[in-house]
Amino acid sequence: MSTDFDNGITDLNLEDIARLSGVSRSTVSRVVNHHPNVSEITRRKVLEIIERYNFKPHPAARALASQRANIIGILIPHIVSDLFTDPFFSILLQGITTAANSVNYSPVLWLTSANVDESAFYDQVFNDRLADGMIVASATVNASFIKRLDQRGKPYIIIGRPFTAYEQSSYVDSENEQGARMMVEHLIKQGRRRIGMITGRSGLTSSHDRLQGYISALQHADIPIDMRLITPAGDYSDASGYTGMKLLLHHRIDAVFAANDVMAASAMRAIKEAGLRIPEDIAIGGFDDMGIARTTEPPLTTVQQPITQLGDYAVRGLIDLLEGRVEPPFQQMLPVKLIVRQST
Amino acid sequence: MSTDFDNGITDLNLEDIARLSGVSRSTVSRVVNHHPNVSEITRRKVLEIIERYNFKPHPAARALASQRANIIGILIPHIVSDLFTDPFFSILLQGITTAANSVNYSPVLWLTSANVDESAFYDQVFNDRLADGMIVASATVNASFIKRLDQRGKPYIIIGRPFTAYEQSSYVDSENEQGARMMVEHLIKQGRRRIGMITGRSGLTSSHDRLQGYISALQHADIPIDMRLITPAGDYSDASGYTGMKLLLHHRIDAVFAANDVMAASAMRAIKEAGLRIPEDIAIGGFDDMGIARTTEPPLTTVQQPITQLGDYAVRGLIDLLEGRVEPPFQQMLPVKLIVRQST
DNA sequence: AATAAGTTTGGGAGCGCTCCCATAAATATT
DNA sequence: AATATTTATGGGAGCGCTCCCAAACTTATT
Repeated sequence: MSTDFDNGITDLNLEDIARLSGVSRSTVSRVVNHHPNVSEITRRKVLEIIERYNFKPHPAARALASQRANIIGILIPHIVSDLFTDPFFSILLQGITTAANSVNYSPVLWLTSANVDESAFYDQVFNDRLADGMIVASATVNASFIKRLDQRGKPYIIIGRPFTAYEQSSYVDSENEQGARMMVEHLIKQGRRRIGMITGRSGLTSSHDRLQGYISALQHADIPIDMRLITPAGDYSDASGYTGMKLLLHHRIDAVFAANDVMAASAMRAIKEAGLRIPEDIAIGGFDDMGIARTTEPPLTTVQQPITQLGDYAVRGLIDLLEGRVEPPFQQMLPVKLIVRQST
Repeated sequence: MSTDFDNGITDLNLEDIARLSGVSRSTVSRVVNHHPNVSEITRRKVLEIIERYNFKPHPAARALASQRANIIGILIPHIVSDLFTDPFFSILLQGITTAANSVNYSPVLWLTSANVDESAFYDQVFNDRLADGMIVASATVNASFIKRLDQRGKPYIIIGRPFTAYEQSSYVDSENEQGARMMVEHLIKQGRRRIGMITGRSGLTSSHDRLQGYISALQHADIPIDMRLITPAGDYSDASGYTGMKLLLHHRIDAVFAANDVMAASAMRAIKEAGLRIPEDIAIGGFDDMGIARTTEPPLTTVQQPITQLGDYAVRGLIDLLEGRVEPPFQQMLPVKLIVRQST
């Protein structure tokens, strides 16, 4: 028992606090865990000692006794480059960690790395006994992935609706299709007819859904789908937005919808380099509404997606699952919003 | 004890494995922890059972008994925007988590968030009892920060040499000053004389050191320092590189050194928009050598910094500290390398 | 006033490991 | 062959909590 109680954490335990406040270990435990049935006088007395010594219960002891570690795993099973070129994951990570902290959970991070054996990595992830539950960011997950997640026997939530078995799995996602449709409908309303699309990384439901929204908006407006106006190789990266736009410029288009803001910004560069004006010659819309959308020239019309909230809902949903307040599957779609700026 | 031992983790414990392999709990523990003094026959027998049932020791129990959780905290005390515009932190995070995984440590993440009370956040961080040690990414740390880190009573390593008290603190850092000097010397050798600099975020030793390298290279070449050629408000962001370059274009310069690649890339945009050629009219150098440096037009000459290794050394250093193999302060400077491409 | 019901408190057992010490078995030394 | 030394194994105690049950104390009910 350290005497240095002015600052830092001490190595006191429940028993010490109990002795110091003249009650039993059990009572201190009740106070710490906000259990009812502790008299107000006792509670205050104990709380005072706890505060004075800055006592925090030992997490490992608590985890062992309660079989709950208050730890959530965050798995970002994404290829490296995406993580770096698209701020989406950084913002998401921020949202998740903040939400976790606010409910006293610690987030442990799993990131794949290019030069590491993938199967060994996933063995590590799926055999992990530390985390009470898992948040899987990005739905490149397939059936066998979900199977292993299930076998782990602990709750999980996927950010982004998975393609397979999504009826049974828990996820939070943005209304990607609806957002894309809103954007393209907006372009149509502005009188645009030859509207191109720069797609996101294939294999992600977000890409799929945004493309779907684009298609359905055109169909509703009786504009025929021209496959040449849909770039095949977009992947949400800066580079793919630029080269995608270069390709689209070969066909005379009057508008383009990029599946995220990063690609929209680099597409704008390509448009300008071709000597065309935005929005006069080509209108352009993005998706995400991240910081970059406000600094482009002109500012970018985009679909606002609540990335931070995605993390927030994932954490809250996971903990509800963990504490048995809800039954899986937990599924939540978050609304998106069209933000009209000067690029359309 | 679950019978589902074909896949997933089971809820077996040491005692169960001991019974199944006909030895005692202690012996299994020795096998699991690679202790000597276990006969080869016994070891194999136990290992076979462990594998068959895919047994993993319960981390909380282990942590409680050994008082070591095998968890390291990663603190990124950075304002939000930086984290998103500069891939540096993403790459670093990747390096840290990969290194941690490889030595069976779990990284828990602490990220500050704009809309969260900062002092409450740091109270949480510094009172954390879970992590055995801490890696602090980015040296915006000041004396009081380091004091609280010390009071926590557990090892820590700072990534980036701190300004204050750096003689006593443990850190890993890149040779920023030397790298910057190499770059500017290279520009001088190419015959450039009016060399501008777009600085990094003030308050970071990396910015300070890179500026210092720029100054010392000029001084060694007897080129007077012109304060007008040093942008005051760079902060490593895309936007600040662009506006910084716009300012520098008012003075006739023949080269510019940007404190990171992100700013160099946006500075290149500004140069092109002004109708100037790279490198004929203005040569430009960056710092970091991230992916972007290879995709700019022309490809960017830059100083390669081993970001992933920074994380790697931090983890290894921290664990050496943790296991008492080295005494603090642990200090390590990593070499950088000039990569000449076509922008100079 | 006697009993019933509710509230507050304490103590034991147990979570699944590690680590120490004692003992048993194998090997070396005289 | 008897003893000393090394190597291998088992069991107890303990890490710091939670959770259950029993006991003590209050308050309500008749």
